[in-house]
Amino acid sequence: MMSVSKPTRRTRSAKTRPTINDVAAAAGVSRGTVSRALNGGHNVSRAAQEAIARAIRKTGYVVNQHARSLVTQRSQSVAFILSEPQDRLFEDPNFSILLRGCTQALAEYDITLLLTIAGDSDDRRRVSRYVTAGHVDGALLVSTHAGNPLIDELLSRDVPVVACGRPLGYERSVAYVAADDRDGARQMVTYLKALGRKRIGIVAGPADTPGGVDRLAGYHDVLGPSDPALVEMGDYTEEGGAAAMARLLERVPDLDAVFVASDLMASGALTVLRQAGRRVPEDVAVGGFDDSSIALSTVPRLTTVRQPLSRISVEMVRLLVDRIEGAEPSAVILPTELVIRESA
Amino acid sequence: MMSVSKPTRRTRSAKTRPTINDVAAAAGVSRGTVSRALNGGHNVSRAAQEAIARAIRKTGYVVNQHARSLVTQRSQSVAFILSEPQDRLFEDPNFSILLRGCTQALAEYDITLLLTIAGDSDDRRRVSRYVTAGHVDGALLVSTHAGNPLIDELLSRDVPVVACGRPLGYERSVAYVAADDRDGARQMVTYLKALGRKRIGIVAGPADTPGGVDRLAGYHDVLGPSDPALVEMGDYTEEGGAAAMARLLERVPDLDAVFVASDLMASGALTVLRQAGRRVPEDVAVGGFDDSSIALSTVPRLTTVRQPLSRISVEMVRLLVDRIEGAEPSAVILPTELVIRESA
DNA sequence: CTGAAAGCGCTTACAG
DNA sequence: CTGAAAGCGCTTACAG
Repeated sequence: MMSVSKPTRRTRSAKTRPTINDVAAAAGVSRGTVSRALNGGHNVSRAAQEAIARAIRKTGYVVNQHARSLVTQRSQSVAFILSEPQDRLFEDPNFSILLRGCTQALAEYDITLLLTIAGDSDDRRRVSRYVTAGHVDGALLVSTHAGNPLIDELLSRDVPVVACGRPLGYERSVAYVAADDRDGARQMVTYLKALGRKRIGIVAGPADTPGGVDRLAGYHDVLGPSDPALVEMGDYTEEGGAAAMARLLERVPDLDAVFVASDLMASGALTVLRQAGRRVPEDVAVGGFDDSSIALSTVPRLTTVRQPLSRISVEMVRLLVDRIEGAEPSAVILPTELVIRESA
Repeated sequence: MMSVSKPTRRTRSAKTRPTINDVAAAAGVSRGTVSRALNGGHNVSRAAQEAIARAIRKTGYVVNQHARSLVTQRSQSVAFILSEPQDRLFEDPNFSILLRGCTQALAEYDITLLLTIAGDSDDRRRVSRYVTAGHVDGALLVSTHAGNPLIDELLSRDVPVVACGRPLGYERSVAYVAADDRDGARQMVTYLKALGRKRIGIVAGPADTPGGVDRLAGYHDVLGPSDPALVEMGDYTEEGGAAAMARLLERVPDLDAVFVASDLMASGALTVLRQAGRRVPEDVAVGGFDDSSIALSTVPRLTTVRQPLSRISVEMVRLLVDRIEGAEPSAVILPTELVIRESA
C-alpha cells in the first residue's frame, strides 16, 4: 500500500478557507451567534441574522463538516452498501430505482447518500473500515444473499442498519423493509392455476436469499407439495434463468406454465422457450417477479408481480433515521401486486 | 426540508466509542505516542508499539476520522461524480469499468471512493454542497456533455478535479485523462476505406461532447469534407443510434459502411440494418467505438476501437492525487486501438 | 524515543 | 437575544 507523501505546498490551505470566526468578525457578532444562526436560527435577532447572511456571502463561508461532526457526532450521511458483485448492480434495474429512491428520501432529511460497493472481501474490508470509522451515521444494506459477514461487523459496532429484503437469520436484530414476496408468489400461482394450467413449474431464486425462499413457499402454498421435478433454481441472472428453464423443459416436456422468480430470469426463460418452439402464452404461460423495466421490453410483455420499490426506499430511509435516533429495529412488509400483461 | 429532531437517547453515544485516550491509558503511554504509532510508527519503540497494538485490540479502538480530518485537513476520500441522468450509468458498461478501476487505484493510496450522481440540478446542488463542504479531498468528474455548471463551482472552490475525457472549454484549467478519440476514428475510417468501401457514413455523438467532436474530426481527417448527407448525429443511447441509422439509410440508400461513434449506438444501428434487410458486413460494414462488452454480444460481433479504460482509471487517480498534493493541472492522452471482428 | 500542550473549526450548555 | 468558555478526538511541533 503506497502512502501519500507529504505535500510541499498545499493547494487548498494556501488560501485557507474562511472559518466561522471570519464570519463572526465580519458580522460583528460572536462565534456562538453565528453557529446558532447556522443551526436553525433560534435565539438570533433579525438584525444579527441579516448581518450574518451578508458576512457569509462576503466571505464565501462553507461550514467545515469535520469540525461540526466532531461535536455533533453526526456526519449527515449514510452508506448505501451494495453487497453484490458489481456487475449485478448494472444488470438489475431494481437497484437503480432503489438507489434513486433512497437518495431522494434522504435528501428530505438533508442526509447525503454514499454508494459503496462491497463485491469481494477486499471491498468489504474497506467498506467496513469506512463505515465503522464513523464516517456515516448508518447504513442501508442491499444484498440478496444470506451469511454476509458485513452484517455481524456492523452490528457489533452498533452501526444503525436497515436491510432491503428479509435478512435471513437476522430478522430480529436488524431492521428491514421487504415486499410480501410470499403473497406475491401466491397471487401469481393462483392466477396461473385459474387460467386452467395443470403443469405449473417454478424457477426459484437461490435458497440463501429471502426471495428464493419466500417465493417458493408461496408457490407451495397454492400447489401443495407438488412434483419436485417442477422445481428449478436460478441465480437471478438472465443466463441463469435460461439455463434453469432449459433443464425444466427437458425434465417436464408437458409443462404448460412457469413462475420465474425474477423478471431478469424470466427474460432468459422466454428466450429458451422461443428456441424450443414453445409459444408464450399459448403453450406455456410465463409469470415473472419484480415488474422491472425488463417486463415491458420482453416479447411478449411479462405478466409479473410488482414490488413497490419507491415505497420500499421511503420506508427504508424512515426506518434508518429512526434507528439513528435510537429506535429499536423493526420490520416493514409492503404488499405486492399482480400485473397482468401478455405472457400469461 | 424536514430536519431530524433531537434524539431522546442516542444509540451510539450510549456506549461511547473508545478514544485515543482509552488506548493510551490501557497501553501506559501518552496520547501523542499512540497517535505516532497509528501514523506510520516513526519514533515509537518496539515495546510501545506492541503495548499499543494490544490496547487497540482490547478496547476495540477505531480512529475518529472527523477528528483526524479536522487537523490533517484531509478526509482520505474523493468523490466520483457522475453527471449524467442515472439511467445512463446503468446502460453504459464503460462507467462500470471506470468505477471499478478508480476504486481499486484509489485503494492503493488508502483513499475511499464515494459515488455521487448528479443527474438533475437538484442532485447537482446537493453534490456541490457536499464536495465543497470539504467532505472529500478531490473529485473525479465523469460526464460527457460540456457546459456542466458543476465544473465552475468546483474550480472556484479550489477543489482538485480530474475529468474523464477532454473537458470542452476547460482544457487549460482542469486536469483530464482522455483516450485519443480522433486517432481512433482515423484508424477505423482508414480501415473501412482500405476494405474498398466507397460510401462511408458516420453516426457521430453530440457536438457538445468531446467524443462527438473528436471522432467526427478523425472521420474528416481521412475522408476530407465529404458529403454532408453521410453525417448523422446520435445521443449515445441504443435507441438514438437506431434512429440515426434509419435516417442515414433513408438519405443514402447506397451506403456501404458506417462508423458509429459508440458500441451502444452501433448495437441500435445493427438492429435497424437487419430490419432493412441489409447484411452486415456484406452490404454495410459497421464500425463501433469503445470496445465495451456490448461489442461481443451483438450479431455479428463488432469491429470497434478500444479505449484503454483501466489505464484511464489509473491515470485519473494518479493525476488527482498529484493535484491534491498541489501539482498543476495536466492532461494525459492515451492511445486507442482498432479491434477487428465480424461487423467490418 | 516520549510527553505536555496547542490547536484544528465547530456546537452547546451556561450565565447574563 | 447574546457572548465567553468548555470540549468534541485527534495530530504535531516542541522540548526533553
